[in-house]
Amino acid sequence: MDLDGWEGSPPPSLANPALLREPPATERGVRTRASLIAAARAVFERVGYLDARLADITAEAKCSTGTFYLYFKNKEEIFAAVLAVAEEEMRHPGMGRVADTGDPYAVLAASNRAYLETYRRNAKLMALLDQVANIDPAFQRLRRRRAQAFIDRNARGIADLQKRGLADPDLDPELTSRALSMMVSRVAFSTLALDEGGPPDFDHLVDTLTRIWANALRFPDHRG
Amino acid sequence: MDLDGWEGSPPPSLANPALLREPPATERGVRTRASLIAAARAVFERVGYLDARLADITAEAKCSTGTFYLYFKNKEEIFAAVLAVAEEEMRHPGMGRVADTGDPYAVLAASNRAYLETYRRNAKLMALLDQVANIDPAFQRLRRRRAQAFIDRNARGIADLQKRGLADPDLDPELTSRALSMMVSRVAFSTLALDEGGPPDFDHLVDTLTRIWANALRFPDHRG
Amino acid sequence: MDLDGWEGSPPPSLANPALLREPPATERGVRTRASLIAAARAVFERVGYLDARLADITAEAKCSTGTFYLYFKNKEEIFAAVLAVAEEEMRHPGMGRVADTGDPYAVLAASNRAYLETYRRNAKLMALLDQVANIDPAFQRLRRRRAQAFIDRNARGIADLQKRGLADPDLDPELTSRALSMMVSRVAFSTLALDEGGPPDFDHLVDTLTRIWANALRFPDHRG
Amino acid sequence: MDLDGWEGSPPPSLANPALLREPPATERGVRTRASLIAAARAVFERVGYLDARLADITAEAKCSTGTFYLYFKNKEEIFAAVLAVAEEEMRHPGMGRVADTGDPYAVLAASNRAYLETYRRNAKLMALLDQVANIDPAFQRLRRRRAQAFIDRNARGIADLQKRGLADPDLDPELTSRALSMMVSRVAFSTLALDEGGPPDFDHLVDTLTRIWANALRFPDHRG
DNA sequence: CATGAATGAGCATTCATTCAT
DNA sequence: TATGAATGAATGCTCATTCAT
Repeated sequence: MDLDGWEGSPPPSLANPALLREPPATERGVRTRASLIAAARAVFERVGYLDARLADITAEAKCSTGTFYLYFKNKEEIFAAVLAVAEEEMRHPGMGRVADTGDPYAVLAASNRAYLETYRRNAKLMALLDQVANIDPAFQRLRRRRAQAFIDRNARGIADLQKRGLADPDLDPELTSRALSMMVSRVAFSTLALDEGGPPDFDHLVDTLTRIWANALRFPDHRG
Repeated sequence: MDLDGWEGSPPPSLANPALLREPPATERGVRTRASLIAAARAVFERVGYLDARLADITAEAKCSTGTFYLYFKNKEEIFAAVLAVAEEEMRHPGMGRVADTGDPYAVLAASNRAYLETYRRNAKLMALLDQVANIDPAFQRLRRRRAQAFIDRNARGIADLQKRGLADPDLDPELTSRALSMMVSRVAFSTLALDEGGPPDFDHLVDTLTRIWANALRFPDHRG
Repeated sequence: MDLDGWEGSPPPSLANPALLREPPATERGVRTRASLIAAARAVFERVGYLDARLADITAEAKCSTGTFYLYFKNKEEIFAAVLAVAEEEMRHPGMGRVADTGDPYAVLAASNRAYLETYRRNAKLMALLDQVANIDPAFQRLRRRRAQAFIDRNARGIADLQKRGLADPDLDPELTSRALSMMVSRVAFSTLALDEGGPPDFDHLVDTLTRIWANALRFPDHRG
Repeated sequence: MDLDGWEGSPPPSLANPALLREPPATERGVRTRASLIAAARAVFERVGYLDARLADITAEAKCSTGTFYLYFKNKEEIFAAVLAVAEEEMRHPGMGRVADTGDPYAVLAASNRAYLETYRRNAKLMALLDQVANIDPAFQRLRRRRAQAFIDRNARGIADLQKRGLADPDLDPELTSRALSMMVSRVAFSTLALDEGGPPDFDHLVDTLTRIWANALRFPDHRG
């Protein structure tokens, strides 16, 4: 069971529209496009999606208004590009599958840790994504689809544990997966993305969420 | 333990600004103000907060632009008024305390049911509130404060159960409360507020969430 | 020669329109009207003519919007009423003619002093009048006519002195009168109406202006 | 002694804000900005500052609303720009120092003439400036500062003449300068800027004002 | 590729004035 | 007389988008 397809992460389908434009032909074009995306991310994280003006982005990227439209159709599209780039970056850092050691609790703990670490590293962007999904139906659908895939995967994991007698058989795997997955992503959002009340004790966060998952599924006692 | 101070509900402090304007002196004024609030709620629920134009609201209320400003300063203020009225309405319908029968599971089930029913009855508004809290810092702070009060209450309930040997003593009450409370409100949001995939099996929803809570806290087995 | 018809003072013709409405029939009406005028003057002096809202005035007068229109057609009209009342008040305090002692210098000094004292007592209103005359053509014409009457009177005084060999015969009486009259009213405005640089030495002001007048007309030396 | 820093002329400090926006990058931009300023001046002179709508200005300049905001923040700023351009124009036409021939009367006459000629050439604008200074505190301060500089210069001239035994030693140089300077600017305003009673005899105006100055200061007789 | 000037629809807001009670 | 709710025309300003250079 893994959590690395977190709720709200941009599905390829959203990133694609941005990729439809064939990539810039020249080296210079590639650089300009990249600088626009970097600028957009900076601006979005600074002032939020709604308050970001295209002019802010081009100013940050030190290019003219017209140039923006050479690479993107509008704010929505460049936001999708920002997400695509971020997703790319997130994939690399050993986001590989957590080794399945046979100990469900250990697997759960590892995947929760992996998810929360990724979340923490991209907290600003996560908050942003949350905001945009609430605003733009396209991103909402997107996030929904992606989250669903994630929930489905976890639901299958739960069903498997139930079959093996390792999880409470009375729980509806799909709904339980949804509930617990949302719990994790929501707590991540509230403790890691919103800067309020200083940074939490990260290990404690991972431990508690993992224990709640384990308890909720009625894992056989793993203590003592 | 109860859930009736759901995440995101408007704290009095937000409603107040709207109330600061002294209420209309005449009967007619009271009617007009009420019709504006009703119109605003309808428009907000129809097109969302961001896309709602003041002109839409006054058109819906069949009054002129100027009249709007007689009662509200701007969209934010009338939204606060909408929330205040809704809150008022929500308080009445037997939102009274769930009788504490001594059976923690029954109490939990009852309070979850009460919360989810209220949520369902005001699903559109809840979605709206979620959207606005993501947009307007004032409402975000508001929701945060209110949610925190709710989480605190539940945290105390958890600590109490732990003391009585009825809940897993290894859980951090505060963080656990936060996680499980968010789980409920988030699942409520996703299944009841967003119209996707038809209406869920409501009882099943209540049962599953309650069981997850109970399991997570390691309630003594209440079955059989 | 006297200066008591100062530049910019409202000619009766302007005050009249306000008087055209026959005065309130009841005692209560008279009081209401008076309170509106007092309120208007206070508001005008506080925020200026342009920034004064009718709502400010009715609020200050503690009456409703509708009541205003019972007594005045608009802001212009109530301003005229304010001027009329002020003029009334100014007339009383011994604004009587300066006794002509035969000594032109003494007469000049006395009339300058009288003018400047009146100005000082009503400095705020004077600044106001200046502002309004610059804005509203009706008041501009008004002020012009009044100032002209004043200038004419002084011009006749100058011509008379010339005839008696007491003033520089080469000066154009009309233009000289205009220049010196404006000088006085302008210095009064800048030193008494605009609160800048603290209150001036009033006697010094009177003396200097009088001496300039006397010198300009080449009065026979009155010193030693 | 010269008068070429007339009361109300815009100090650089006011013109600056308008100049802060970096000048247009292209030739075309420069032309558009200039046409807006010209249009603004025309509209201001036609209908006055208060009644000028930004729409009037853009219509006159044959450009869109948006274009206006490309170059100016609001009406106040474009008015400052109008003044700055006008000031620029005024500086050129031989506004050079009046040659000091050693004859104070001649110097006085020449500087009065220069001042009044400039005033006459820009009469409409002068009236405008007067109106705006009465309305907008920023311009009022501006005018005050500029006028004070002018008054100070003349005060020094007067003190100098007194020292040389050429002017009435009993006069307060500062106050006398203020009074006589205001006299000139005020007469200029009333005879040259306000279109009333046809154009005056310009030479006569210069002569009379100069003679009043000379008399007031008790210049040694220059006649005969 | 890059520029930046030009566009103009779109919206919030103010406030003098009217009028039914 | 007094009230105060209702009106709506008028206007400033923003900002995504286009296009000539």
